[in-house]
Amino acid sequence: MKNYDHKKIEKKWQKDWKETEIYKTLNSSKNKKMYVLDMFPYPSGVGLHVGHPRGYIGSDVYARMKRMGGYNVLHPMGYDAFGLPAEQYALQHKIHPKKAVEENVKTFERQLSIIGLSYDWSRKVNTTDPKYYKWTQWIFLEIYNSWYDNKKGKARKIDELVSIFEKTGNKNINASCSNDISVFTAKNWKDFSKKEKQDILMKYRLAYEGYSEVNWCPQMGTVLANDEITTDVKGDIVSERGGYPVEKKSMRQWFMRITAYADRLISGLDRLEWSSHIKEIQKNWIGKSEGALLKFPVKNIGGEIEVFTTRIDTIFSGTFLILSPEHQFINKNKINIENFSEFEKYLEIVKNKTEEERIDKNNKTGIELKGIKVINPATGFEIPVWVSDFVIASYGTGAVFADAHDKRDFDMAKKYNIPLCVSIKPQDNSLFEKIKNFEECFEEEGILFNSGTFDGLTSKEARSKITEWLASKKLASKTIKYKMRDAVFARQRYWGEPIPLKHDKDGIISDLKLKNLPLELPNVKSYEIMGTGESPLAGVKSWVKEGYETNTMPGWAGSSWYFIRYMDPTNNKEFASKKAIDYWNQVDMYVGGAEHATGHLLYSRFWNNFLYDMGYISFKEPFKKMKNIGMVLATDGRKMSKRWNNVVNPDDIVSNYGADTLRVYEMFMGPFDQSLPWSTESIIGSRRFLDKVFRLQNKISNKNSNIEIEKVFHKTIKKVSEDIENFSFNTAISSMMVLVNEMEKNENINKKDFKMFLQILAPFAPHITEEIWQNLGEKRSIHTSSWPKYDKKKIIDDMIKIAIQVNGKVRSEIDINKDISEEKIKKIVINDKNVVAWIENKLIKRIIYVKGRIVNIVV
RNA sequence: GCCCGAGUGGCGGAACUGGUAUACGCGCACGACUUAAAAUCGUGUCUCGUAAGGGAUGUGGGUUCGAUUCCCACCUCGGGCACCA
Repeated sequence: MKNYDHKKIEKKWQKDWKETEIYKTLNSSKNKKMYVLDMFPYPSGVGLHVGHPRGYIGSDVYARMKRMGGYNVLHPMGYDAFGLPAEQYALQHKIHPKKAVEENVKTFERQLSIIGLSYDWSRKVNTTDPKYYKWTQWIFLEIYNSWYDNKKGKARKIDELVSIFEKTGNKNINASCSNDISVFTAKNWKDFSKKEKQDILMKYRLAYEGYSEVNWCPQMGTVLANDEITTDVKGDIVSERGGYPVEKKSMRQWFMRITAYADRLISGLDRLEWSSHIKEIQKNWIGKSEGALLKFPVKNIGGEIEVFTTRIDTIFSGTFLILSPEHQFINKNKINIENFSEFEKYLEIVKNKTEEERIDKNNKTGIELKGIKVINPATGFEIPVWVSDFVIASYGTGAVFADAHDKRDFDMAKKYNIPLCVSIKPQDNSLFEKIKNFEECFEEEGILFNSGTFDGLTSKEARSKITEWLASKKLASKTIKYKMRDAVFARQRYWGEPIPLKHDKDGIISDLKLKNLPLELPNVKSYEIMGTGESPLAGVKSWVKEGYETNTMPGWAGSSWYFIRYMDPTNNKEFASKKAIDYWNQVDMYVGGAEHATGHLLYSRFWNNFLYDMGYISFKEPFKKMKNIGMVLATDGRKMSKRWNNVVNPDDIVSNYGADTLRVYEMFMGPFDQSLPWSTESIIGSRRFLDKVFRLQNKISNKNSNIEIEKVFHKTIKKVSEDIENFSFNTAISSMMVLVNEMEKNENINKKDFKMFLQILAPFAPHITEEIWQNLGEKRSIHTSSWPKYDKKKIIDDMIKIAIQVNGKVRSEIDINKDISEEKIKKIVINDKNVVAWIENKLIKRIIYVKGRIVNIVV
């Protein structure tokens, strides 16, 4: 027998598989379908390290098992090549991004091709291909031309909104919209000018232009979404990519009204088989708070200030109000504020604060609005109104009521000597009675600690009672608020999908029609950032002359729907045919990093929900099951990086040990979802395993296996099948190692049994198994053979080993028949020679027998 | 500060639903083969103890006949959110 020559074997079979197209997805409507998807990569310039393919190998193992299990498997790969990473790379290397992407894709494909992944490459997509982004632009326009009807709980065409406006105005509309909407009636909709109509509709569109504080990154010359920024070690806000400083800046921007879907993005999680960890992150990010809107009437002036709270049960101790410095009330009531000039000074200070000072929790600053008093709706007391920058304008109503329970409010009150009051204990169940107690509190120089809760009520019950009570006086209403903000959908950069809109000289926006798509990105020489806050496209004369939008779409646009395109990747008439969409449905198994929890995974769900609302797709959620891949760290435990000079290149591993060894090792090194350090020493174990498998060919014969090893075969098939299903690849391999060690002890191995073993190893080590399989006389690929089934009868042991404990400590071990009666076993154990010494002269209190596992004698 | 997750040999890790803790692999030690080395194969490898036996799954408690697994408190590490009312 020849030695295991991985180079020869791997080259041979990779060529063969390519020629025979065994991994090609069928278009037929075979009813067992399985969509196994990897998060597609952005092709970076530096090439792959050994950690990148780990996820692809895992999904490949899964896809291969499913293929052998008779499924029509869709397992594609593509490129997410628009966006900042690709463009930054291009700028640094002074290559046009288009060219850079082409080159990087080549490197990527060369590196991936030698690993033996079973992709159907004919379905490859690339987000920068105009044939692809034609449909990204189309989806954008669909979103742009839609609004969200809260009553129906779904998105609808903007035309339907216009006809409602024509008939009844917007008085009775319950829609997700920008919050500065003024009410108009049916009578005046037609009286609005074209521009006015546009402005009103813009407040309802799901993709809209708005004015908002955004994350501006001067060095990158663009705005960034909340999930694209992070804090560095010093606590400063920086860009996730590159670590450049980011500042808050008010700008006109395109947004996506993802907040309209906030509730569905939370409730939809219940349908998904994702790790609870990712679900938790998304829930946190969306940040749902159930509470109440409270009205504080303004004394003498009239009107009221609205406040959002989740703790209405603390309203009786609310002794002042705090507004954010940007709150509209302040400017509207300039003349009534006695110390307005002082306020202006404060505002100036706030504006000049650095990010670090602004988020300093230990140093609250504020100013009282003199001459303004509001009424606490629960107590009827006049309370003062303050302004402080710790109150955030964009959350809730930009105003809070303050009470001593809240640490921030408490700090503020202590610093400025504002009266406080703590925990009123009502004397009876009537809420009105509590007001009496409140008076007492005030008299004690501001603070009175009078602990206790509402009689017989949990704080939750108290909340709903108080809300009801104040609601009956029209002073409160139940409300839900979310932390999540609408997503900024524009980048002032060159390398992205153009937004398919035109502006005429009067500022009227028109959308491109499908027949005019794609709106291709102009091929320019200079794509450097402008530094003015404008996109490089603003410098392209022909572009500007046509009135095209100069911002481009963010990186997440193309990746928010690519999983649909794979279903029908070359369709030129639709983003994908109805037939293909209905057949493939959701992604059954999605594999990728957990770092996309608040970005890609949320945006995809948002777009998917939208497309579902519009009836284009039949599934509510894009990714039914998801498995997250842990990072492969360098041997020193740090991230693999050029900077640390600790990068392990998969090419070297493939060349030295073979692709199969790389695959087996990456699956064996530890749990799939766990971050693990690479070990240059340990990989040899996986190679030795495959060497053993190769050598076992010498022992194959047609003689029957003995019963013992036959059992191990069948148990291993069961274990490996289950483990692959659960992505427990490390234990699947360890059980196969056990089997191989057993086989080595035997003189002969039955050919049929050995072939079953090859089949369950095939997803992990496709090349070597194919080689041996065909050495054994098979003419067709092992990878299109049928997944072996274990024989239930053959995994049952007649004789089993069980442990005997005395008082919970193992003292002996016996072999018994599995069906032995409890009576018999009890007799056996108390006479066992190893046990006798421990129970002599002692009273046996109990004997516990757990069938097939253990006997415990209690003395 | 709040919300998750995890702590098991020298190392990566295994252990079903509470039932023989340390499977599998690496490393290490010894042995076989070899002139020798590599490769390969075999034996051993949590710890204290000559042994009998005792002790170990981050720490301390609890529940149980029995706890890595369940409960409580704490410590350490990782992740997410964060002046979000």
